[in-house]
Amino acid sequence: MARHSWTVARSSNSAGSRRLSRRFFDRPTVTVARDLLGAILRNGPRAVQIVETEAYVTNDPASHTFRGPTRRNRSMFGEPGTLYVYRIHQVVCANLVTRRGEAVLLRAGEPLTPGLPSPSGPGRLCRALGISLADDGVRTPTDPRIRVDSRQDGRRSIAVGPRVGIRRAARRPLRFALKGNRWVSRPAVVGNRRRSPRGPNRA
DNA sequence: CTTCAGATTATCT
DNA sequence: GATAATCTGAAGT
Repeated sequence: MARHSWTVARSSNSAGSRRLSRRFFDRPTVTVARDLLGAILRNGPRAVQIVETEAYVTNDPASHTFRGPTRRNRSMFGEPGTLYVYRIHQVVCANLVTRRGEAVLLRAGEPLTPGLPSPSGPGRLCRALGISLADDGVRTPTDPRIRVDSRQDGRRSIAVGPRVGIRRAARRPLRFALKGNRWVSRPAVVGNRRRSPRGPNRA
């Protein structure tokens, strides 16, 4: 290969970081969920590093698209990289669409902007970044304000475990987190967790 | 129209 | 660990 010395712009701001393209998101959802760990989510001047994600896939009873298109999940059928924002109780949560009807829930981030409120938890992440329902449908590969940039440092160890806060199909290992990161919303699953013999009420 | 459950979080014991 | 808050989307009548 040519010996050209790459003129790597070392701006202290976004050195080596590039915006994740539509192509990045147009891959299997689990792959995207893993690869998003360490990526940078920006809304204008505010930024976090993504440290925890969950995959919601086709034929997944826990997915909002399980029963087909509705008004709420419309943007989950948008092009890869589209932001799907929904409301749950008094907060909003954000997803990045991968393939048609599939998406990655952004569960936690590590603050990169000084003074940012805690982004640990899907609702808190949106609040910290100022993401609202009005941002539903934003196309992050091209949007001027909300964007996702590639990670700058190398890949780190990833913890995998069951998803959080859902009843149906919760045990599928579709939750991913940067191992040991303090901003993960709940402790990363290390091994099998012993269950109490007497479970909660069952129907 | 009515009913119901929820991809959460803060706060309590 | 358990629960109320709080309100909308979606499904049922």
